[in-house]
Amino acid sequence: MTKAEDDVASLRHKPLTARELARLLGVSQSAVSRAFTPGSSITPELRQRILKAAAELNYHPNAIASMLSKRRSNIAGIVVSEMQNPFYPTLIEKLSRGLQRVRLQSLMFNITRGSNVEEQLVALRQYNVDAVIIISATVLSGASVRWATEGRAAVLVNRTIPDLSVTSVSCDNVEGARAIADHFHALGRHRVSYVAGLAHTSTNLERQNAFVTRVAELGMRLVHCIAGGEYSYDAGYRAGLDIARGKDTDAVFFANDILAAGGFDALTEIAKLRVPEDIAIAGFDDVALTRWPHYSLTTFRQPVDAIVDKTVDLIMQQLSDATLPSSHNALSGELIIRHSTVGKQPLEIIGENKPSPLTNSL
Amino acid sequence: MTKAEDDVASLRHKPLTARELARLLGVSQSAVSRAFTPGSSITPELRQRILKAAAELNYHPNAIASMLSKRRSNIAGIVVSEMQNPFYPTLIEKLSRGLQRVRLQSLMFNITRGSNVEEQLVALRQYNVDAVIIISATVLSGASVRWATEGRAAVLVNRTIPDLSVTSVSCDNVEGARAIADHFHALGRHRVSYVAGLAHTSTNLERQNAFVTRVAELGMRLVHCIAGGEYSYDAGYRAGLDIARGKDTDAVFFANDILAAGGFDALTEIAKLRVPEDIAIAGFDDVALTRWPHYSLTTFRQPVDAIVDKTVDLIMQQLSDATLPSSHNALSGELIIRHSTVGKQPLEIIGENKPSPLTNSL
DNA sequence: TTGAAAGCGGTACCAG
DNA sequence: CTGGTACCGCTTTCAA
Repeated sequence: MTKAEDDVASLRHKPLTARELARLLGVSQSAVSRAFTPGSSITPELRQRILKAAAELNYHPNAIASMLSKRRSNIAGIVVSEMQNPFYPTLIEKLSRGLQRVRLQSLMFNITRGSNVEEQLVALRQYNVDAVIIISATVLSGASVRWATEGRAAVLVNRTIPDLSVTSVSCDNVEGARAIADHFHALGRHRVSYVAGLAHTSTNLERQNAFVTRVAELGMRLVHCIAGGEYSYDAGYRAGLDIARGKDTDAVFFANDILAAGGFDALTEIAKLRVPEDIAIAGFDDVALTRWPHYSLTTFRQPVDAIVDKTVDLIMQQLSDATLPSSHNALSGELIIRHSTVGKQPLEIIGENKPSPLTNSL
Repeated sequence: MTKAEDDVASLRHKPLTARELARLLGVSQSAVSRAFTPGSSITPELRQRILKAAAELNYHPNAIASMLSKRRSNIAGIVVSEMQNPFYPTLIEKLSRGLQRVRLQSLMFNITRGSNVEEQLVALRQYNVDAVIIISATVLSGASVRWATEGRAAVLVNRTIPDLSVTSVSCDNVEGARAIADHFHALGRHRVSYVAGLAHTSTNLERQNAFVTRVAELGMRLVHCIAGGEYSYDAGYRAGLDIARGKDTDAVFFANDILAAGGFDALTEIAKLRVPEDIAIAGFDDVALTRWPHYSLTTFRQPVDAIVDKTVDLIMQQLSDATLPSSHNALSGELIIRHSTVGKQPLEIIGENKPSPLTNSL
């Protein structure tokens, strides 16, 4: 009855504007604006009076209007395409928090591969986002990236595009792949294999090249270099079966943890191999499942927090200085040794979260 | 053609505005606006001329300005808090796509539990989002929800708050829990246990109550009802150990798949029980890992696509009719039977994705 | 159908 | 420090 009317009324109710608030207080509208602008010239008394009244009357400055006149949206567009890998949700969550800390809201753009990508990104331009953060490892061509980022702060996360002058932040894939090769070597393994993810992505290429190179340097034999084709459990599983069929590998590096999980299950449950006695397994990323007792997977931990901090930092820098030259930032990660390479015994000695100085320094 | 070049050059830094485009074409600015507004009164010829010029000169209407005058942001705020459970990234991705289909962008609000929640949501109001979709199963109190959603289209996804007149959409947890109890019963199991997730969430309460009730109805014995405390692998693992210690359970229902995975590993690897011979295991959600051969987990599949469609639909309805009464929508899911309850043999007969009519209809 | 003009709710510059 | 006032770029009457 009255309730329904009330609801309608409250829906229709227009929020208080700065102008009205000013009129109510007998001050100018400019004063209200200043009260909400840190560092603007206004006496503390006036500001307090206005803020107090604003709180009481439930006044909030309209961000849209502010955007229009400031030509600043305080919005960061995050372009994402593959949430399947659990590494990304975590990254995005932290990134979103990091951005909120510097007063940037995250507008998510989920793009689907295949169909016209640029069309899916027109909103990026229409909403006038201040910054663009591209997390999609794939999908976007160099041209699309340039188009989406031109004229605004932009960072590519976990991906680089060589010929493009767009700043990037990622884990040091070369360091990681080398650390794993070194670790295998230190364990006395000599017949190693590599399982690739999405072949043409920078993450995969960097890990693969660094690993293959280091393996050669150390005099180990690269038995297989399998094209997983995608970063999925299934691809890892199939690769695991291939490796088992080859019967000659004693250590495998999977391009990421999900692949490694699939490979692990195939190798242990189908091929009946013992991990790590018959074959050692390592992944990349350090997602949650690597810590599950069933897997206890040796992996290279991406420095997620550092990646987020660096990204936010670079965005802020670009925002305050549009001429900032682009840079490529590879952040150092950490080898995490677990049962899948050293078995249960040594782990007690080595410690779960610290890489052994010994194996790490090879 | 020199004119066009000039124009292109001049808009290198400042994007073209409707006013300028109008001047260039010798038409009014209103005409430009109409050209971009479907269904507005303008001759097809004029519209074509304007759209053609706009495309050539790379003109895009400024969404911010449009929001300000229309008092419509075309933005949906998605409030999220726990991306750990892989069910949510999938849901959010699909939801975001569904919203894009009706021209709503998704502004993500990641809220952290504990600290002042409302403070984290002021942006929701400042950005004038048209719709609010709350996916956080926890964290938000009824009061916060009311505050965040008042005066705008809103839907709670996968959560209900009884006394609140906010529309909700979720999987039919009661149906799911009963289906699993029935399935256990059909398998001839009589000593069942339940492992709870976050105790006070509606998802957990509904599943738990329905399961416990149905178990009693069927004359089975509820051996344990374990408080997992959270929806995590570790909690499931611990619960699995507890159940094994009790030595009396022949079928367990875990409140979600992640718990079930942890429980599975604890029961098989630590307690050395055979699944499903010694103990049958079922989860809830049907996330990707349930299909991993290692787990092959029987579960109740949430109708994600239907949830997304219904949510988008309800938002659109509310947007066009502010008086729409709130409703609680429980969508029907599907029991997915895999090895963890029936073992490898029967599966060939039953088929992987279709529940057996026999076991399902009990 | 079309153009002119008045907002939408702030910001920022200018004079006092 | 404060108030007045031109915008920001688009939508939407209101006349013509």
